Amino acid sequence: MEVDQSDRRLLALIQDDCRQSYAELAKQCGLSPSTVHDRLKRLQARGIIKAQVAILDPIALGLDICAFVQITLSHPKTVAGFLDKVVKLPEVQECHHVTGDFDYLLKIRASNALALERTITDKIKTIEGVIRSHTAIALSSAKDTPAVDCGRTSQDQS
Amino acid sequence: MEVDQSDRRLLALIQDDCRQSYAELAKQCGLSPSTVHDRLKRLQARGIIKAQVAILDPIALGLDICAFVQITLSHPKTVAGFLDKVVKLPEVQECHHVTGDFDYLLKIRASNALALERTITDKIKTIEGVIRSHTAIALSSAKDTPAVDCGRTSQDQS
DNA sequence: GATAATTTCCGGAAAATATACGGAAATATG
DNA sequence: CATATTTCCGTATATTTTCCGGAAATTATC
Repeated sequence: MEVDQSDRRLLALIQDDCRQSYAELAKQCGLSPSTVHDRLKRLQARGIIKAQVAILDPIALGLDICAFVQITLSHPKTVAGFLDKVVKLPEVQECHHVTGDFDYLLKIRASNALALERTITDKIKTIEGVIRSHTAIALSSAKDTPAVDCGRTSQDQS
Repeated sequence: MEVDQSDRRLLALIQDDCRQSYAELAKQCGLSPSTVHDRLKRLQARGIIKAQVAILDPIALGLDICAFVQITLSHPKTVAGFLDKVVKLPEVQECHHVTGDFDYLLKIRASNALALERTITDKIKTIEGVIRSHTAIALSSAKDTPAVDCGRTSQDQS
């Protein structure tokens, strides 16, 4: 019932490339292909592997702009409605409730400045409760990955 | 040489789940499995599909804290060295050069407050050129996905 | 508008892979 | 030390991926 060293190695491998065959994965972590299969199936069932997805190139799809939008809500009453609507917007990749001067931090991808303006003005600022927004444009991204550090647990529970 | 409607539908499908068989994908977009294979292979070769990866649950791996750290650099001379080092840190998921009061925005995952402190104090603030940092903790995340909007190009080029 | 050239698409065969399963090894338990 | 439990592995089978030749459709050319 714990995530051991082999699991972590497997996770590190597949969060980089999940289309390697079990045979390859097995070689890279000293197990047999069937054991790799068993473990991955279990990790998926346990929800530790949340999904296996393709990472697309936004620019190739015409999404040239990435922006971070900070949002202030007027009242806690408006939170549920805000989240409900914002989560459904396909241009919103991330929506975090954060500490600090603003309440929420959104990561947004749009085709161009005009499209970004439309998203912010027409789709976000019109949501009930949104009383302030502050936008920062990403000029470039040196790193942008969903991969996490599988290195080792904070403290080993024996 | 363009990304057509079928490509976009395929991309939308696999950025949600890339382990569906070609037969299933084919069914869902009205093509034959071999055509799906052809198209996906080409999209990968063109770099539109950048990777296929597993999305892991950070909390299951003991990464309980997500934080956004804004960084100011003292001088353009220090940019290259900063990026070089910051990109290599496994706890840094994203590093964007942004407009606004700060220069860079980092998304960081750590086990706990202590580990986050260590990362910021020992690994980031020690990088040459870093003269200011501002950290916001994510209390919760309503959405956090690498998926983009495949809906349709900004304007169809005929 | 007919013909040719190019591209896209498809079916089927072969190879590679994933999956299921029974039993062996290792580990934990009493 | 015996037993129970878990992890691991090899093998056999089912599924999938991959390749290839040709048909269909689209586009270009005259």
